[in-house]
This record gives sequence, C-alpha cells and structure tokens, in this order.
Amino acid sequence: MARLRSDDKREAILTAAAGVFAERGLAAPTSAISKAAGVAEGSLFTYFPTKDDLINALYREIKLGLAGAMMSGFSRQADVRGKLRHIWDSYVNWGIAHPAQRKVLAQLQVSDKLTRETRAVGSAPFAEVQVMARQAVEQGVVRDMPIEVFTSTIDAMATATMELIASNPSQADKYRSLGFEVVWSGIRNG
Amino acid sequence: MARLRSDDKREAILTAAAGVFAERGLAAPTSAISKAAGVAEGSLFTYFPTKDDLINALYREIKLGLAGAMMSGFSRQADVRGKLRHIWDSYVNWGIAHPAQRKVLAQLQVSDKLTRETRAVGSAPFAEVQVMARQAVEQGVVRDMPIEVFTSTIDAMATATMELIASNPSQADKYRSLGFEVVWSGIRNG
Amino acid sequence: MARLRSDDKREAILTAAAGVFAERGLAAPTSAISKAAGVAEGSLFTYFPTKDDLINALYREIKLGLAGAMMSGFSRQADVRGKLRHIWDSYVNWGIAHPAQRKVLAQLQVSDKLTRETRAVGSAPFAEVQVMARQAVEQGVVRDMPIEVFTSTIDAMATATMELIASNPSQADKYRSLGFEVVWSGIRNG
Amino acid sequence: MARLRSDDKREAILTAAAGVFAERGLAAPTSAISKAAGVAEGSLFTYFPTKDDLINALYREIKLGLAGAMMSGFSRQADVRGKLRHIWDSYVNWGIAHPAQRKVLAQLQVSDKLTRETRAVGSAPFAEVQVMARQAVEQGVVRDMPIEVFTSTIDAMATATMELIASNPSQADKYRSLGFEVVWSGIRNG
DNA sequence: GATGAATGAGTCTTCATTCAT
DNA sequence: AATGAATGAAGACTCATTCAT
Repeated sequence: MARLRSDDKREAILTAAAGVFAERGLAAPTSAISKAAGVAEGSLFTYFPTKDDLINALYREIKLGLAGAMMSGFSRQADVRGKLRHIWDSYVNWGIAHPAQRKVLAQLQVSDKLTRETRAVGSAPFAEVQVMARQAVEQGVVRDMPIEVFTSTIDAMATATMELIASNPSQADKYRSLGFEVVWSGIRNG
Repeated sequence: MARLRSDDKREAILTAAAGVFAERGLAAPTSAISKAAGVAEGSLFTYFPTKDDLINALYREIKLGLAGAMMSGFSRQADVRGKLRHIWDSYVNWGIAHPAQRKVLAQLQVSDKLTRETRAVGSAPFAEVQVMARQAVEQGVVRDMPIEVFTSTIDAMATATMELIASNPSQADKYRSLGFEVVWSGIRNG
Repeated sequence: MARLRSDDKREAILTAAAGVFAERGLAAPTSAISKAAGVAEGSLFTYFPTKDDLINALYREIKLGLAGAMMSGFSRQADVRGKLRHIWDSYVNWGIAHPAQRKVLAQLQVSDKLTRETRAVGSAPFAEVQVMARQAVEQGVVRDMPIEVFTSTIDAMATATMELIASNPSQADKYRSLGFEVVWSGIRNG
Repeated sequence: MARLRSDDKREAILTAAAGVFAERGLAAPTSAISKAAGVAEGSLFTYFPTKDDLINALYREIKLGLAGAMMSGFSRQADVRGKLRHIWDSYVNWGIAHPAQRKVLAQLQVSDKLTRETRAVGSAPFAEVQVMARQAVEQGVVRDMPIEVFTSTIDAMATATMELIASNPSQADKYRSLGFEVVWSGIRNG
C-alpha cells in the first residue's frame, strides 16, 4: 500500500496558508505556503486542486474552528445577556488566540474567491446564534430589530474589539468588557 | 483656474482604479485600469510610478472624499448627539452613494499595501471627530472610554450598516436610523 | 499455457495507451493511461520503465498485430496481383477494425519518440512484402522501380484509403476496391 | 507613438516555430520558440495569445505558402495531365525546399490542436484543384471516382514521394517523376 | 508486486514596468 | 507627454518518475 493521504499534511498546509496569507495577503504564492508547510510545491495540489480550493477550504476550516470555540460552553439555560456575553467573550478570545486566522478571515470576507456554497457552509454553525437573536427580539429583551442587524452588530463590534486588542494587547480585558457593555447597552430594550 | 488636462487623466485613472478594484480585487492588472480609464498602459505609470503608489493614492483620494462628505455641514454648535448624528448619516450616505469606493476601502484596510504614512494621512481629516469624541467623554455625555474605542465603534457600526444597506437597499432608511440608535444607546452615558 | 496475470496487465496498459493516445495525442499523461487500464499510476512503470518505452512497445505491438493480420492467409501460390490484393484488403480491413491503433500509428510515424531499433523491428515482419515486391519488379510484372517506392506507394495509398473510410464508413467497400484499382494500375507494367 | 506590432516579428516567430516543432515535435516549449525567434518569452504571447493559437496560425501560414507555390503558374489552358503535372511538381518541390514546414505539416495533420475553422481555411486555397479534379472526372479523362479519392491519392502519393526524397535527396528527380507516372497511370481512364 | 502520495523540474501564461517611437 | 510593444521575472499548475508502505 502506498502512503495514504495524511490529514496531518493537509492540516499543515492549511496552517501554513493561514500564516502566510496573514502576513503577505491572499496574493501570496503557493510556493511560500508549501515551503512553510514543509512539503513540495506539487504536494499542495494533491490536497487542494487549485489555490482557490485551498482558500475556500481555509475559510471553512477557520469558521469551523471559530464555531467550535464559540459554541462550546454555550448554555441554553442562561438568560439572553448571559448567552450573549458567552458568545462575545469566546469570539473575542478566539481572535486573540488566533491572530493569523483572524487577519485571514478579514481578508477572505472581502475577497471574491469564496464560493456561494463556502459562505453558506461557513455560516451554518452559527445558526444557534441566530435562534438566540430571534428569541431575544421576540421576548422583548432587546430592541425590535431585524436579526441581520443584531448579528452584524455583534460581528462588527467584536471584530473592532479584536483589532483594538491586537494593536494594544495589554488592554485586552478592558477592551473586551467595554466593548460588551457598548453592545449590550446598544441593543437591549429600554 | 482651469484644471490641467493631466489632472483629468490622473482623476480618470483613480476613478477607473476604484471601479476595477471593487469588481476584481486589488490583484486586478493595471492594464485593466488603464483600459477602463481610456489611457495607454504606459500612461498610468507617468501618473503613478508603481501600482502600489496608485493604491496608496487611491486610498488617500477615497479618504479625502469621505472626509469632505462627512465634514461638510458639520456644526460646532450642535450638541454631541447632533454632531454624531450628522457624522453617522453623512458617512452612511457616502457609502450608499459610492459603492465602489466603499468596497475598495474595505479591501485596502486589510491589505498590506498601505504605507504607515498613507494611513496617517488618511486619518488626519478626521481629527475633528477625535476632538468631538474627546470632549464628549470629558463632558460626561458619553461613557468613559478611550477615544479609539469611540471611533472604532462608530466606524465598525457604520461599515456594517453600509453593508446591510448594500445587500438590501430598500431598507436603507431603517438600517441607518436603527444603526444610529444602537450606537448612541451603546455609548451614551447613563 | 495460461497467461500470467502480469501479462494481462501489460496488455491492458498497452490497450489503454492506444485508446488514450488516439483520443488525446501522445502528450496524454501516463496517469490517464493507468487509469484507463485500471492499474495504479506506479504500476505502469513496473511494466514500462519510461513513457518512451511504453510508446516504443506500443508501436511494436501495433505493427506486430498488423503484420499478423496482413500475413495470415498470404498465399505464396497466388500471382502478384492476387498477393497484392490480399495485402491491400487485409491492411485496409485492419485499419477499419482497429481505428484507435490506426490513429496512434499515424502519430507515432511522425513522432520523434521511436528509436531506430524500434522502427527496424516494426518493419521486419513485412519482409515478405519486400520479397514479393522485388520479385514482381524482377519478373517485369510491375514497373521498374526501387522497392522503397513500391512499398511507400502501397502504404501511402492504403493509409489514405483507411482515412477516407474512417470519415465515410458506408463507402468502405467502394473506397477499398477503388483504391486497389488505382494502386494496381499505377504500378503494373504496361 | 509606441513601437508598432511588426509583421517581421510575427513572421520570425512563425518561422522559428516551424523549425523548433519540426525538430522537437509540437510539444516543444514556447520558450524554445521565442529563443529561436530572438524575442522575449512574453513577446510570443503578444502575437499569439496561446500556444494553440500559434499552432493554428502556423498551419494556416504553411498551407497558404504551399497554396501559393502550387497555384502560381497553374495554367487553365493546359490539359488535365499537364495541370496535374504542374501541381505534382510544385507540391513535391515545395516539400523539398521547405523540409521543416513539411515535417510540421505532417504532425499538424494528425494533431488535435487544429480547429475546424483552421482546417477549413487551410483547404480553401486548393479549391481550384478540386475543380480540376471534378472536370477531369466529368470529361472522362480520369477514372470515375469521388473527388475525395482523387485528392487523397495525389496528396498521399506526393507526401510519400517527399519523404522518399528527404531520406535520399540524390534521387529526387527520379522519385518525383516516377511518383507522377504511378499516380497518373493509377487514375487515368483506360 | 501493487499502490498512490510525494516530488520538483518544466510549462504556459500573466503582468508590472520600461522604453523606442 | 502619450503610446503600446517588449521584457522577463514570477506564478499556478502538470506530470513523469520515485519510493514508502
């Protein structure tokens, strides 16, 4: 039997891609990625047929990891503020812990490389957040607003918070809690 | 004074660049830009020695236009909420009116092409916003927070609002005023 | 004696190669051939050390098969015209029956992949045709001409006939007999 | 004004392509061609957008040159044999004078790179030969045969003759006239 | 032997930039 | 200054061949 395609190698390439793309942008050559991953230039293409496929896979990988980080410990018992706080903290902490992925994600969002399907797959794991948002509005705990406003608000504010922390890490705790207070005051009802 | 012919050409190139970059990303070839601008491929380089210079110039141009739109009609007499509302509306309206520039700006922000100087120059015209922010905090009208949090909040929320409007233009008025309410409630004191 | 399993595999590869080369040209990747043959990519190289070796082996195989088809039923008793008719018909019929091999052969002839030895080996089984040609000339049955003219004439005309039949199969019988008349009238003496 | 695209350069590339393809096959790298033509690798692509375009252009060029050689001096007054002799001689002589083009043509004929349109364009200039063939048949000067048989016969025999001459140039005159005798005897009526 | 992942040289093509006109 | 052909350094991707399993 021949060497089997290894998940380790696939993972190494994706990790290398995140690092390289974060530093040099999505235009970085695939050769830089394969080099960083410690594989031959051609090997990258046994795992990802094209650079665009790699980019899409990376997006999914990042979103999945993010979803894992955000959803673990998500309590259905907590009240809306508690749920939101959990999401907020885990999202921001993920960004702190994975700076390369955070940067890449920002570039991927505005790139034209993602397929419609990839975007859909990337959003799926966050369905529960949507549900929470809807319920919060219905229960009157937060303002009467379309859910897309709700989720955009959290996303935008969390992203901004991560960037502030990235440029001034010593203030992480302050930025994170302050950010949450702003968000919560902004959306809560009354 | 009448504009020189070459100023027109420079302008045409910048406008074309905004359109092409918005559609095809910053990796779009300079030849596509010169073509869209109606000038020869080589002519682009008499106005911008390198592609990166063009990109930096475009950033400045966009930021300057944005500053113009935001600052015109800015009243020093108005109260903090009034000033903020003006800034908010003019920022969001600018985004609606200049979709290509808005998209390009989003890409430029996360790119690694901008020089430190360019970023500084781009921020300068918004100094007055900073002043207002500082005063608002000092007067206790808004929460006690570092100004970078203040400005990041507005920027992030306005950007998110523009994107919502872009994907659902019929709800522009609703999104804009709702967004402002969220922001204001989020940052005001008490 | 039963064929060894590996002989089957070798045969499968050669057959697959004929089909793939006929469709996609000699530049077709070896991976396409191994796939068509139902063997692993690497296995091809246990039977043929290099792609060129495979190509040369395929040429020999095709020529050998062709020789078998042409020489079976070849009568030493028949007169020159009869012998020639037999060769002609069996050659043309082989082309009709083996379209892929015919196409590949045409490509191989003009390629630079065949070794001198391969070409020699490929010609050998047709020695008897050469003998017949020589005798025919000596006996004065056909024109006084160098044998290479004799064989080239038959080869060229038969090939042309096969191509006509390939592009218009319903006229096969007509093309074949007409072609023979042209050839025979062309070379016979007086 | 910039340097204008020069026909000379285009011609140089086509000539180089003929030489390189003749020696190394159609799989020869474009870099070898640009080098042989004395231009930069990229320049080839300002004249021919893709390698396939170059190949198709080369085919047309060769066929056009061949048509020019064959049709010049073609007399409508001559009898059928005379016309045919002219075509035969000029065709064979062209092959002798342009060995690289002859070899390339042989490879192009069996390649899958030529578009339907290219093949059509390549055949067009030989319409007059078709006309002659048809008339010859109608007048009963040659056998009753479909024209495609007529033209295929001439083409196949002339090609074979050129190859014989190529491998034994000293016998050129003999091969050429002998070939013609074979063809004429083969197709004439009675 | 069989397998197919791994390799990396080689290929076509793009494109920022230069420069002859 | 304007033009656009010329340049050649990259870059994405292919594929014959090797080799670990």
